[in-house]
Amino acid sequence: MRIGELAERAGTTTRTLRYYESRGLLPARRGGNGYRSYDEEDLRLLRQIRVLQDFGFELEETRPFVECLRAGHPAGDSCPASLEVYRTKLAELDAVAARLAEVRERVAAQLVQAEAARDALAAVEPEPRCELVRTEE
Amino acid sequence: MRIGELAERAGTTTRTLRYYESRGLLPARRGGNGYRSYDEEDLRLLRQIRVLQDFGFELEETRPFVECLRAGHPAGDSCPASLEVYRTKLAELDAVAARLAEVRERVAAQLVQAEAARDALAAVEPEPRCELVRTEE
DNA sequence: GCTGGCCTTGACGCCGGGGTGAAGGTCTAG
DNA sequence: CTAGACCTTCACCCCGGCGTCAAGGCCAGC
Repeated sequence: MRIGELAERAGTTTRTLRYYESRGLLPARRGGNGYRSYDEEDLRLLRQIRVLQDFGFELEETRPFVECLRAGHPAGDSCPASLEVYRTKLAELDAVAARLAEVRERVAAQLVQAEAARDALAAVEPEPRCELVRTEE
Repeated sequence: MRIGELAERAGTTTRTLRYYESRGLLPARRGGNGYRSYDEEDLRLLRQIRVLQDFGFELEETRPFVECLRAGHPAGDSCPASLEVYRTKLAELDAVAARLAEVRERVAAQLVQAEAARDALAAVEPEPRCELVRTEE
C-alpha cells in the first residue's frame, strides 16, 4: 500500500509518516517509481506509535516498542526495554504530579491566608477598600 | 535607583526588567538622561512578580497582584481580582493533576498487563525470547 | 494527450512564554 | 580618558511534532 492509504487507515497524515521515516522510526521500502510501499505489519507498528503518542509519550520513547514488534514479538510491550520505558514514564508522571501537588498546596495556603486577612480587615473597617473590583458592568 | 541595582537586588537581570516594562507590567520613571529610575516600591512590585513566577504563574496572571500593590493595598493579594486568580489557578492545577492521574493509571495498567503476559509466556517457554535486552555490557 | 490525483524532496512556519543576543550609540564614575 | 553601565530596536531561541506551501514526477481514466 502507498503512503496515502496507510495514513488514512491509521487516521493520520502523509506528512506525519514521512516525518516518522525521517526520524528512522518507520522506514519504508520503495517501489520502482520511488513511491513508498507499506504492508499490514507497518500498519501495526504505526498503530503502536499512535497509542503511545496518545498516552503522551514522546516519539523517541515509542522506539523500543516499535523495534520489539519489528523483532517479531506478539506485542510492542513484550520486550524488557519497553517495560522499562513504562516504568520510567510512571516515575516521570509521579514526579510531575508531586510538584503539581506541592504548588497547589502553596497556592491554596496563600488563598486561605489572603482571605483571612481580608476578613480580619473587613471586621475592623466595613467599607470596601478596593475599587479594582469593578471590571465593566 | 537605576535598573542595574534593582535587577541585582531582586536577583534578576536588566533585560528582564526591560521586558516587564515592555509588557506594561513594571513601567519606570525616567531621569533627565533617559535612564530608568526605580524606588523601593518598585522593588516590592518586582518581588511580588517573582514570587508568583516561582509558583508557575504566567506573567499576565501577576498583573492583578502588581496593580493591587500599586493601588496602595498592604499585599498583592489584598484585592478580589488577585484572589480570583488564585482560585482560577487552583482549578487549573486540579484539572492538570486529574489528567495526569488518568494517564498514569492507564500506563500502570498497561505495565501490569504486559508483565502478566510475559510471566505467562515464561511459564510455558522458559528460554529468554528477546535479544533486544542486551544493550552493551 | 491531458487532466486530476497521487507521489517525491526541500524549506520554511507555527505554537507559547519568557525571555536573550547583538549592534550601535550615549552617559557616567573614577 | 576609558571602562562599564545604560539606552534603543530588532531579531532570535527553545521544544516537538508536525502543517503548509512550492516545484516537480508518475500514472489511470477518458
